[in-house]
Amino acid sequence: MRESKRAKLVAKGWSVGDASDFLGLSPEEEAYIELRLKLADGLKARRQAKDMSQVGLAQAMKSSQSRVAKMEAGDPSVSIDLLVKSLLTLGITHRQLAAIISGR
Amino acid sequence: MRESKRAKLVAKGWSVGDASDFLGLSPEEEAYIELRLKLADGLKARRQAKDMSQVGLAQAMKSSQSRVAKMEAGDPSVSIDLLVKSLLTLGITHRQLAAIISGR
DNA sequence: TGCGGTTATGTCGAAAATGACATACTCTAT
DNA sequence: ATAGAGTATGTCATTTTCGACATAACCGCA
Repeated sequence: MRESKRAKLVAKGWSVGDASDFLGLSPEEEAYIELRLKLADGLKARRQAKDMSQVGLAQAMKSSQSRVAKMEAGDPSVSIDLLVKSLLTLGITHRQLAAIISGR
Repeated sequence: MRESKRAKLVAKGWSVGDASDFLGLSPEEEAYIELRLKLADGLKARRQAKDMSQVGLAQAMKSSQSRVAKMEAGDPSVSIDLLVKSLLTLGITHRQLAAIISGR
């Protein structure tokens, strides 16, 4: 992960754990945040590939446009649960989900 | 998924959505629940492979034994978020996580 | 048999995530 | 330059998930 991107994340509201100083994340913390980014990016890509608006996706999964925006932005207030549900709503398979997670 | 297993899930507290009658889950619902099962099973397998008790894992991730038990049981009260965090605590890589998700 | 280590289940107050709403921003086309 | 569609951001009341605790059940083994 590039340092600039990480800094942006922290600035956006990510608070690092106790045992980590400024921008020093533990391996698990980093893996967790990276995973969320992958899912967020995968979601945005897949939605756009389907020519769907955030409003459209929000309706399909009974959420709201603002939630979808936050999902795709990697906002700390959205859970992996919701990201996965979104992807499943878009018709993704387990195999495709795995590809999003392992790929970069 | 075997019907007996699905029935067990529903009995354990899974409530199917509105548009589905008795044991008739939508594709997304089914994929979502199956995913959780894969993660739950993967977690249990990996913890046991490390000769770790539920108490040990709970301490490692600052949770509680009862939560770990629920995670591995696929209890509806645990999120995919927590399952993933557990796996990451056990030192799993993104690639290995992907394998758990796509494999069966 | 009863004991230790382990896992399962139920409950609860606290904390986090949710949908909804309001509103601001960014384009593109006219 | 204005309109309109799409996207971003902040807030809030409700719902969901959380760790913690109590307690029961399971399982070798002395």
